[in-house]
Amino acid sequence: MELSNLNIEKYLKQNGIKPSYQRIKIFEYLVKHRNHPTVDIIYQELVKNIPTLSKTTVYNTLKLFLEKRIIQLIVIEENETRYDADITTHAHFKCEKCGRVYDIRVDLTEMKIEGLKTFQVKENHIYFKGICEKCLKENK
Amino acid sequence: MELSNLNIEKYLKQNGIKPSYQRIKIFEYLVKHRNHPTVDIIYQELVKNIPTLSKTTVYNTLKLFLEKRIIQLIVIEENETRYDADITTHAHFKCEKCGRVYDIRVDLTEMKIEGLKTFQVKENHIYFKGICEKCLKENK
DNA sequence: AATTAAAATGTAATGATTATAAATTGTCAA
DNA sequence: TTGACAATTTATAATCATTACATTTTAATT
Ligand SMILES: [Mn+2]
Ligand SMILES: [Mn+2]
Ligand SMILES: [Zn+2]
Ligand SMILES: [Zn+2]
Repeated sequence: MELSNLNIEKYLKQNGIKPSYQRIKIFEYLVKHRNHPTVDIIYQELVKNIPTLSKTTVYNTLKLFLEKRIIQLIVIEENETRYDADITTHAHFKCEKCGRVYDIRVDLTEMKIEGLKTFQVKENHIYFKGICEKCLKENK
Repeated sequence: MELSNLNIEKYLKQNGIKPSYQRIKIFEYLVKHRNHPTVDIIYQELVKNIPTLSKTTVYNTLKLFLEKRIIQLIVIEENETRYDADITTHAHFKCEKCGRVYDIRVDLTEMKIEGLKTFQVKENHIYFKGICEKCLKENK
């Protein structure tokens, strides 16, 4: 199922999450923007339309989504936790100029790693840092 | 030059770092243990022999080492920053049972990533999570 | 409508990191 | 050798993201 045309209420239910108004809006934000936001970004954007929203609710909800495995955590910088509703295997690129986090499609099937044979791998994470195309063009 | 048989004082000087007693001991800790420690681990271990050591010094020193690019930052969990004196390209595996962070040798040369062509990549980071061999054996 | 459980909220506490200022140490010319 | 200056270390306070806790609100059930 594509994230973009998803019945969010149904999707939350399917994953054992009661679809409250706040939960729907938070998940909807992740799906619609796909910008790998921090808690603060989500809160600042949603509180415009939900004035009673509490940042604690955003924290609680994201923690619940993580437990139910419908989002993933992205940690690139220390003290900057981001969230992603795309739970397929993909890498990220963070631009050190503009701060944007891009999705990067990688093929991991070919990557056989000798040193991991005896380990039980549950998650893999790949990310890059540098300067994005947009910023490279602007600084010319 | 192998990290293991390194003249630390010389190495720091070569990289534009005045080799104070604290700086030597902190770098020596990283090289000798290769355990990807947190600031707190470094501090707790060294303060045994350097009772006057301040945690601020550990923070300041690691920041300096990072600026001079003789160590790298490892961020796997949120709110758990680790440090590594091995600055060659390699991946990490963190065991969710015992918490150890292992070095994993990967060959990145074969990994050509379509989506990065137009970006200027300065750093790449790969890490895995799961259960390590040692813990798998113990829980049988 | 009353009861109960679940969810959201507001506020306080925690803990890692950073900022700041004072103390200590190292350098070097007089 | 001493005194002055700079670099480094230290102690303490401030910051900020996250978590804990208690209260209020909302939803579900009888
Ligand atoms: Mn993504
Ligand atoms: Mn390593
Ligand atoms: Zn950019
Ligand atoms: Zn283990």
